[in-house]
Amino acid sequence: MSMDTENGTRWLSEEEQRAWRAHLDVSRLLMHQLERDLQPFGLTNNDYEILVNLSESEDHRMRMSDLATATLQSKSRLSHQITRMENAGLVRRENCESDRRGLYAVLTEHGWDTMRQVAPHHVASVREHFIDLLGEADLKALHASLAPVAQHLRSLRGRA
Amino acid sequence: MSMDTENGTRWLSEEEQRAWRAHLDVSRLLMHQLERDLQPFGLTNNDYEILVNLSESEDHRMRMSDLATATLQSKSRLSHQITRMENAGLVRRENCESDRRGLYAVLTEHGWDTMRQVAPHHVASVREHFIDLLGEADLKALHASLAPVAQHLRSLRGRA
DNA sequence: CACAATTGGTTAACCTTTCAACTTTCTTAG
DNA sequence: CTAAGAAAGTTGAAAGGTTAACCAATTGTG
Repeated sequence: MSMDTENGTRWLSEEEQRAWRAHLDVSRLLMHQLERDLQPFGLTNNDYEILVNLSESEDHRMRMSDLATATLQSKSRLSHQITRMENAGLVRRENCESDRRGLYAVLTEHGWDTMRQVAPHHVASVREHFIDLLGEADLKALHASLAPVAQHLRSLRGRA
Repeated sequence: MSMDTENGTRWLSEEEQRAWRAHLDVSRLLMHQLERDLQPFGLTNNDYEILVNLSESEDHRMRMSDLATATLQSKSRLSHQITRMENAGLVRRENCESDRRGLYAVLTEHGWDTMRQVAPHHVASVREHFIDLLGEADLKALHASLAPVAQHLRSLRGRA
């Protein structure tokens, strides 16, 4: 049994701290930078993520719930988000025939145009600030390490 | 020169996407989970980070600017944050003799007690949801990969 | 079939973050 | 020495996010 102090707390080793800090710093700095790079196009990271999801979906539409799940947001937050994007003309709400409680978020023409214009810049940004700074081995290792963590965390989502 | 389409955009390969998504998902899910684990103690991630920084500082105090830099926040945001924590009795502001524009954020007794009480739980949380899910090799690799990315991003902070 | 529980989604109130404007003190160049 | 500019921090308003309460449609159960 490994413990470092009398009260049983296993503090982080130097090495563990370094990995943890690195992850933390990158995750914050990176989001911040991507946000900045999207700013000239009048989009936020959240806007962009919605656009991606809708763009990749059948008929450019998704049920609100599915979109919320896909983007890891609460229903409420998504509802506000979509309202804003609706006001910006990027998206519109449409009723769902098969389930009359339901709504689709649908990409508008303008939303689709925006997506096509912005995507290349966003990818460039992701490359410049992340992907291209890592080797192929790094990328493989990153995915191999983090995928199980993501899995673990997802399984905890919405427990009591 | 590698490019995948006629307009010159280098889209992400499958492998690149997987790594990118994994990082993205972990970073969001993890922050969310840590926040939840701190909730019973009445602290947010931001509160906790301030407490850590002050706890580890000489005399349990830091200049507002330094604290803002250390926690990657804007001055304004930190100012609001400290006001809240001041109201919660975790921290107090103190004038700086050597530079009369300046202020220190100082840990109160209650802040220090809170820190000592909460830290073990927080570390356990970080272990449970991140560190202990990774092998030693993973941790080394993670740090080796991400530290340069963090460096790159830090160097961009606050450019035009 | 009726009614309880669940699901899909919105809304209002509240809290946090951002943005721009401002005050005060410090530094520096003439 | 003084005036211009920079640095430290705060503030208030607007935008974004969270929470809890809510309505309406659907599903499941006796």
